[in-house]
Amino acid sequence: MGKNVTLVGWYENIRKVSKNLGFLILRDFYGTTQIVIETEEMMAIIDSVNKETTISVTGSVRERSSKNANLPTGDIEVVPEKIEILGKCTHNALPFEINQSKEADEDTRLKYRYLDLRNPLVKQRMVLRSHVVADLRKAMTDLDFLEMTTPILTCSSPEGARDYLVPARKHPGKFYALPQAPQQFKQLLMTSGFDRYFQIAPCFRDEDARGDRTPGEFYQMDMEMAFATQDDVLGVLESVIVPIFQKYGIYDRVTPAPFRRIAFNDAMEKYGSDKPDLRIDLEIQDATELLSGTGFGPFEGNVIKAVVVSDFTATRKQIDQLTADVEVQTAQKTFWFRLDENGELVGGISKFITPIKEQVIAALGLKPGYFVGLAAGKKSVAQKTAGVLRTKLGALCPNHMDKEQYQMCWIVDFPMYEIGEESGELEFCHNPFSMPNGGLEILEKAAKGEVDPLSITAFQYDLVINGYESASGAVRNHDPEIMVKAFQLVRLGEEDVKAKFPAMYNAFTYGAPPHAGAAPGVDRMIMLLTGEESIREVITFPMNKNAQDVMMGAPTTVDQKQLDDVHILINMPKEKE
RNA sequence: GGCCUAGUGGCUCAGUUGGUUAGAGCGCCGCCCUGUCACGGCGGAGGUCGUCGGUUCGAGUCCGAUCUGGGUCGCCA
Repeated sequence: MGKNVTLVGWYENIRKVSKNLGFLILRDFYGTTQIVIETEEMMAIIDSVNKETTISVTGSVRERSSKNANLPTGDIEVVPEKIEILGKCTHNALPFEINQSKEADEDTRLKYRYLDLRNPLVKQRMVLRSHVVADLRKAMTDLDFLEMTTPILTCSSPEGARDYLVPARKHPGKFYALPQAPQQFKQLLMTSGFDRYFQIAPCFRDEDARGDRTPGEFYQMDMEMAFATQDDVLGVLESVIVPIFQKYGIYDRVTPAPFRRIAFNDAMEKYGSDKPDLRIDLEIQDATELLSGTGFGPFEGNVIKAVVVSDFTATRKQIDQLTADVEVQTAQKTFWFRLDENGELVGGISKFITPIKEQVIAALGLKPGYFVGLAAGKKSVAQKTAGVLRTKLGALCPNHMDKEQYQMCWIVDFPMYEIGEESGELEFCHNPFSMPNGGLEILEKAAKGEVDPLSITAFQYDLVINGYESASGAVRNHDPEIMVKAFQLVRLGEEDVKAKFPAMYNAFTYGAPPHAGAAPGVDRMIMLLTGEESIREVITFPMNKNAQDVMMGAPTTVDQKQLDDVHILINMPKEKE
């Protein structure tokens, strides 16, 4: 108070009390300050511009005669001697009100994202993101990891997602691709002897969006360690991630390290998902043997999975909604029955269950007031459907979901191979870079038919937080011999490995260290920390669902000259009939 | 590409069984108000109801098609 100051910022609002008394709210990055307009001269300046104009106010700081305890600056106000217009807002109607922008239509918000970001609530996410990224860097650097950048213009990779392609001007007909992840480069850095690498890395994948998945590009905290085991990597990530969640998360409770490790097969069996939300205390039980003989058509010849819910109070209407929701998501019907307060089997398919009532009650451990949700189909279908049922039941029953916490776990021992749905033949389940558990020996046994290749697991792991896949990693296969063997099981050979990953294959023949790494997704981490359900809330300038930047207008057509430069001829899709 | 959902003044939304001139709050414009703080009071402007077609005496409302946004499955670490 008493000081002479100059404040600059945006003219957010004015509360006019008379011709020559008004209270102007000046907003800058840090907050708001009340400016008292006490003269007609000052009022005239303000009246000449629209709200959201940037102004400079020079004057003295004065104690308010009526204070506002709810505001950080509520005790003071600035009495202007000079007001200067810095940048006019020429629109007297904004596309939305700044402080209510989160309620506005998302398309409009994205089109005027620079205005949306003026909203303190929106801006706050970006501030938090910056702090989290800074802490991630500090934590990794303190652990002697080196931050290193890798190329953005690189080779198209044959595995995984669709690539973004960049035509090569100097090489007609050839293309660069934007990296889906720095995977191969970081492994090459390991062979060069950089034994602890990390990078806040942009990753590009041309696949469709989801609420928790941006189209096009996203960031990962990519890391890799040489001469390291799975335990080393999990330990590093636990030590880095727990403090971040404790410091920045909206929930106080964070799973302490070390996190539970759940084998992939167990996760599918108990939770029907490889990213279980452990805040839900429900588990899936197998009911195949118990219920296959009930004569209920959909059960016949199928695997049957049950989700038993104690103290179930939802209404019939909610149950119908639940099964409808599950069906939308999984394209599978689900079934149910209840044991009512009198110990009678009621609802759903109860009449099929009644003949073996006592058996079912004993096997599933039912008591009055219990609900049983059921899914049937081929094993993996029944598991996944029951998994969705479990998740929806958790959301429906607050007594089975302790929501206000971060529940972390590792999913480990992913299968190395699977039977491809289209090909019907053996394929890599995830990426082919992972080290099989059992090494060369187990692969050779599988090749001889002594071991079922589907039973081979990889040293591959996912970090799951509250049902979101939050990191993914593996102990890499650094041995060319094992690599070739792994490819042979899917009917490929040394030539294929060389053709697909020439640099890595060659590099590994010059003495490669065993190495392992992982990559937590930065955007999803911020989502979890802030409780946002749309990933677009944690990105400065997000694209919409259809991978368009409606603010910049990307993607656009380009000049013929530009196309000629890069030897591109446009072949437009045919118009629909 | 499939399914679900939404589209009504600048923004958020209401609009009953098809019925006269499509409403509200916020914002905007004008006037009033000497301590407001989501300031208040009075008045006003602003809408081809996403688009096209159909049914009907009559369509924001019913039917068909289509466009756009969001969610989800496919896809994707």
